[in-house]
Amino acid sequence: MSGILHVLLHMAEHDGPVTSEVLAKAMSTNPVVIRRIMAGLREQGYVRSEKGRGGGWSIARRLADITLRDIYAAIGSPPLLAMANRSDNPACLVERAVNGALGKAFDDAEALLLARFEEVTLADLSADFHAGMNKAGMNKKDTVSLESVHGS
Amino acid sequence: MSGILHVLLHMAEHDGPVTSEVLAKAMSTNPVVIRRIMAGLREQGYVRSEKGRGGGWSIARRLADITLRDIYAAIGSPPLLAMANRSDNPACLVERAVNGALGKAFDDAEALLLARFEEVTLADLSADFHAGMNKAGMNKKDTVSLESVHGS
DNA sequence: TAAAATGTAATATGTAACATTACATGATAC
DNA sequence: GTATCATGTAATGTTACATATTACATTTTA
Repeated sequence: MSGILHVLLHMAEHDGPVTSEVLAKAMSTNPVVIRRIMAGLREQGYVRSEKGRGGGWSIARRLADITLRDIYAAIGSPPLLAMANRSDNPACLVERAVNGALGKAFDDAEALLLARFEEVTLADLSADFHAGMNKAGMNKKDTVSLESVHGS
Repeated sequence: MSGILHVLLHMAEHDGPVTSEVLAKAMSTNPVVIRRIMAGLREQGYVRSEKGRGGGWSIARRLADITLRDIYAAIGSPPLLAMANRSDNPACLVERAVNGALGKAFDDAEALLLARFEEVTLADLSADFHAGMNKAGMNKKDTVSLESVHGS
């Protein structure tokens, strides 16, 4: 997820489509991996792809209209918590007691995370980014190309 | 963690030491796995082991004096969240913005979980278990042996 | 038509969690 | 004192899963 947000923000900073190859270099992964992830986001309408020369990926909505929760859902709502609250043997009363206590705590933590995700849009992240850029003494002339930040 | 709590409660219900072999069957795993985990808990003083005939594992403290957080710490405080908030390239301002937003949410969720862990003792879980047993119409005569609940 | 890009299936690789084997050590019963 | 039962632990094997790669088809534009 962190990686996907990373890529999306880079796309937002870039005029025109960005190729899978360039995005892959920024995340130090393979272009095919990018295409697979983006294909899912495209189906939900968050990004768009263009083939052929001059093609690539671009964002299909306004940044303020995409929340972190949207992205989370778009990538299939993967598990947020590491310790699976397994209920191997629901007939075992000991296990039921354990599941009851842990389950509530885990559910609450998950709900907290999702609520936070809902509060934050890509526009917020973009604003944070630009604030950081000002703080670093850069201005708009300093091209924020993927290459300049992530190396060739 | 859920598995360890499971084993500890079973030990608590059992008079006298329980062997690794029996515990392993209850968790459908290998006795050596049990020994490795329990060895860690023993170093922290939560359980004790006895060798030789009639030996096995037993709980070394009162249940009310062991919180879920104690157990969590005793097993090495493994990661609670599934999505690692990776900071591959802290020089990248985009990544910093993403880490900032996600990191806060993750930290808060983690803190919530730990706080909950601290509130619950093994005695609480044991009480839940006995409550469930009453509800199921059992009484103390119904032996709560590992075998009866988990199969041979 | 050549080159550049995505689309996607099939396969490979890395790796972390878990399981197993094998053998050593200590404790108890007879 | 020896046979048996139990833990202690190192070394190794297995599985599952996420990620990466290859290969080739398709679409688009110059």
